[in-house]
Amino acid sequence: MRRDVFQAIADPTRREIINLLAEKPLHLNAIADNFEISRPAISQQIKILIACGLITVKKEGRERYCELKFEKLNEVSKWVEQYRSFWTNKLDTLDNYLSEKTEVKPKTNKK
Amino acid sequence: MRRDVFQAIADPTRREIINLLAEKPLHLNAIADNFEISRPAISQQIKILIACGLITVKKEGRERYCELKFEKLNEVSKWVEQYRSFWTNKLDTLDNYLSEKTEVKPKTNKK
DNA sequence: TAAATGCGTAAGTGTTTGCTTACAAATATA
DNA sequence: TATATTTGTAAGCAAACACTTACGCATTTA
Repeated sequence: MRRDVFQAIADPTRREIINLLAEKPLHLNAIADNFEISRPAISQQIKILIACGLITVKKEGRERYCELKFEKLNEVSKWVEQYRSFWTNKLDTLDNYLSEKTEVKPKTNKK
Repeated sequence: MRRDVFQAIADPTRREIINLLAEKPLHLNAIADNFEISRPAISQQIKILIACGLITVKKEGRERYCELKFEKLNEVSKWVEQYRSFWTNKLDTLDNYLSEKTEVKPKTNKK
């Protein structure tokens, strides 16, 4: 059974879970509340995200808090960004890219 | 049948095909030469990459040249980069990221 | 202590995936 | 024209996937 980040983010439900956890850690039922599918279904998706290292779990009483490991997404980022020069050079969207990035990472020109 | 970029890049073979085509366009047999699996298997993978817009095909005689549409990867980039600030701020791997990027895109500080 | 809550997992199911071999169509070459 | 080359696709198959219901185990609450 393959368990890498690329396979993990291929599923829309799992990407949505990631999106939820990006805001703040949530326990399993709180996550499941956002979906139509059953609680065990979410539990299984969480299991996959844990297996590939995208989230970790903290036990608190009977609740399990899921926390996103953002840095695991770096694997995807590194893979996709190696091709960036090609499409930015070709389409001249470099400016858009830089201005977009500035929003999230203002320290582009570090001293 | 879902055909989005995330699902397309989930498969290692398809990522390898993308990697090959990043260097230069290739016709189908030339691609297949790089893999152990059969030619029809590659043909089917190519079909998926076409369906989601990651490659286009140019007919030349009896050969079909596959060309990578780099910019389609922007969908993945946009999704993953929205979370970058979280992991860079947290782990202070910004420097690594920037030096890595410099390798592939030397014109970061365009005049 | 009994009931409720939060969760994991087993078992079952229909669908999708990724491959194979076999075949056919289009184009190039002898 | 006969043959070789490049490719697409159909059919079949085993494995993986994404869900469901059912159940059991901790933990908390009444």
